[in-house]
Amino acid sequence: MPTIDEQIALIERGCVDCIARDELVSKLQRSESTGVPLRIKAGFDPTAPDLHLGHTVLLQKLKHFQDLGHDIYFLIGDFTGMIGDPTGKSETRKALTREDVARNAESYKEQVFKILDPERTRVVFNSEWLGALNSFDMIRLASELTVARMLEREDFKVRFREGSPISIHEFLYPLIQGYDSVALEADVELGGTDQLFNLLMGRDLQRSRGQEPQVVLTLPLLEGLDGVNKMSKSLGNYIGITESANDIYGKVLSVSDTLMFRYFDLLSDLSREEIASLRQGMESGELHPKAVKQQLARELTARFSSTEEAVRAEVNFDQVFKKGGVPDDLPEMTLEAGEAVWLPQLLVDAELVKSTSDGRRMIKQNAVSVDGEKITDMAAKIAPEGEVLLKVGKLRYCKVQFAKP
RNA sequence: GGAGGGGUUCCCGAGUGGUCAAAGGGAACAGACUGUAAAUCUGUCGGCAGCGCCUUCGGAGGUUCAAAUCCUCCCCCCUCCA
Repeated sequence: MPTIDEQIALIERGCVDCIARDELVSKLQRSESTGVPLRIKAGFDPTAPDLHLGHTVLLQKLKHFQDLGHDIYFLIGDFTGMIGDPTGKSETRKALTREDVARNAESYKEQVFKILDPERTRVVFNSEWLGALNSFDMIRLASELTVARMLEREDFKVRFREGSPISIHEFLYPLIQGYDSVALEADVELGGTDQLFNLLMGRDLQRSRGQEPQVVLTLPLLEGLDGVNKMSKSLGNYIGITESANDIYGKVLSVSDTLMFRYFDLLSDLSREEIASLRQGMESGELHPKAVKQQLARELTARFSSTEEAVRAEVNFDQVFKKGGVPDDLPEMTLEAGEAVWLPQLLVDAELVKSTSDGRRMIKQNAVSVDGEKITDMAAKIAPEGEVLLKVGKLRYCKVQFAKP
């Protein structure tokens, strides 16, 4: 068993905030002497569970706690999901049915256990205790804090100042999330830096209810592929952990050089020293940036598939982009053979462009090829026989088979 | 409850009767250059078998030869006062 200092070092690595470090120390000490594991809480959205690299920053940290013998409470916010997290973009969320939630939860487990140990992970739903609160309880809860306190939250402050709408129910969100900590008697809660306010709310409520307040740890938000916004499903700038090896590899390699080191810092298992030496090597010109990026791509691809698949993805990548070849897993589709097809229409049918106008534009811009031949004639027709390889731009491929009707 | 301001194409944002499929910026996409990096340059960016037609400016009606622009009703947002 590592010493408390070593444990703290592991836990703090990569964290942005660690609220009440000395409380963490005493919790760890107590756990060690009593043999009672700490209760570590982290909350997740109940919606479509496509976990991406951004989530793994947090999951890896949970794994650290797990490795130190503590229990993870993987909380699925099926109740809070109905409110909709007011953090960031507010999009109205459609209510999820019980079945949806159950299905999503299964899918979560499948993905999460790629990183966490199922034995030491408890999946819990906050509807379990929140659904039991009545209006009276809710109002009592609401009485425990003030509007001024709410407006301390950056997000609310800004929106209030700008005159953007803030719904009353949004104030309930942090409150309820905090109540989750009370219900779970959490010792530690983890979240992204944008969650700081919500996490601290848990401390407040625990204290006002006579519990020992939880320690709050925040982790950096991972930027998405655009390098600006945080990685998220809705922005489409993510790398999902269930994506194919080819996709993960390709996406990592298309990341900018600056972002690459951010990913190294937050995602790689390499030590700080190793990362620093890579950076140095690159700056001195000894290492080609692409080679460094390839190393990262290999590591991350292998983490979610296997070393062999990562190697294969690298070979495939070079084949496609260096030699202008074709990926080994290109999408296929079968269409019924009829009359000769107008190319823009065929591109629409193959879902490579969204309209024939779009298809015409692509042809005009010299972006379309059929069986490797650039097509420049917008009126081109394709004979509907055998197999045709369509390509739009660098990334969009489709192999179309024509079937006799 | 009262007074005022506002809702424009993915986003921000111009546009107050025809010259508006709607300025400008951002994002995105394509091409060149590369390392599928960055930066840069060029082009595209509602739909249609395209020099024309069709559908868009919160919603529904109306005025007009002509409406994003004017009128009526409705929905939504914001500010101030109470």
